[in-house]
Amino acid sequence: MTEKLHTPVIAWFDAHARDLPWRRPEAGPWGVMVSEFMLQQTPVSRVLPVYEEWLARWPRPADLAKEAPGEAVRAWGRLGYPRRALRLHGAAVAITERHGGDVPTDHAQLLALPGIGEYTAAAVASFAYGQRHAVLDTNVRRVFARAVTGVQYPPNATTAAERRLARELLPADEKTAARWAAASMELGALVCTAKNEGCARCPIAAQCAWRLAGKPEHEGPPRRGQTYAGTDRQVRGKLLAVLREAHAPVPQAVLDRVWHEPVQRARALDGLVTDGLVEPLAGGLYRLPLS
DNA sequence: GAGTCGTGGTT
DNA sequence: TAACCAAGACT
Repeated sequence: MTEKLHTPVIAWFDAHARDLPWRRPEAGPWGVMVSEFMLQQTPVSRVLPVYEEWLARWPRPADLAKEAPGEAVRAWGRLGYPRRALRLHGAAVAITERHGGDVPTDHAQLLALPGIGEYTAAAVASFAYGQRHAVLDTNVRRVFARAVTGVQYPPNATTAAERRLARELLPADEKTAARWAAASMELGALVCTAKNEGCARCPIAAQCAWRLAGKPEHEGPPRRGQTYAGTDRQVRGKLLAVLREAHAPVPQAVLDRVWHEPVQRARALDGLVTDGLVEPLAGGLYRLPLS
């Protein structure tokens, strides 16, 4: 059963994989790790220019570790979820202190780094070091949901059943497993997308349980929509945008202009300080964190 | 386990 | 146009 998936998907990957900079040999484990942080909830097209900038500026973990965390936040630009920049900086510090400046090869040691969870630990171990891990991201989950389980979409949160399935489908051979991880993810990213699934281009359309069932529509509760306008997140984004552009401490009065409602504005700024994304100074001044 | 956390392109 | 979506992590 499983070989009927592995072989065509990997062959398709060999023919259609995108030439992404973090897939080139010269990227190395650090390049893979940086890309994985940036790609969390963020499209490839927006990551590409920032990735190139980061790797040119900080080619090794120790280079980033020497910087102020605020510089990482500034260089993050408008990628979104700027706590990732802080965590990546923290991971670089930990790698420099605990692992001699080299991205660890061990899954448990990767998982212990800030900003690295179940997915990213498996992804770095697999993509950078060729190890055998179930790499279960939103693309792979969708491919499995359709091809194997026969439903349009996976559950909102990753389930034990999905993890078990991913382990069962993992090729025994280490190199093949790593190839399969990248290939199944790419298939979900390019062909078996959330909307407009491209069955005509799919290498496993003939075996796809969902297609064979007549592509039944998703049942159950609507898949959570995330509103943004008017939320604290939007206010945080506006505040941080001002601080990213500034190269000197910013007075409170300048920050006050980004949002009219004072209670929400104060709550958002306080949250940024709590998260370590903003450093308050004496005299009502604010800046990106120096330490 | 449900909420929170950015941003911009696509439909 | 409002909603959906994009290689999740953390509390």
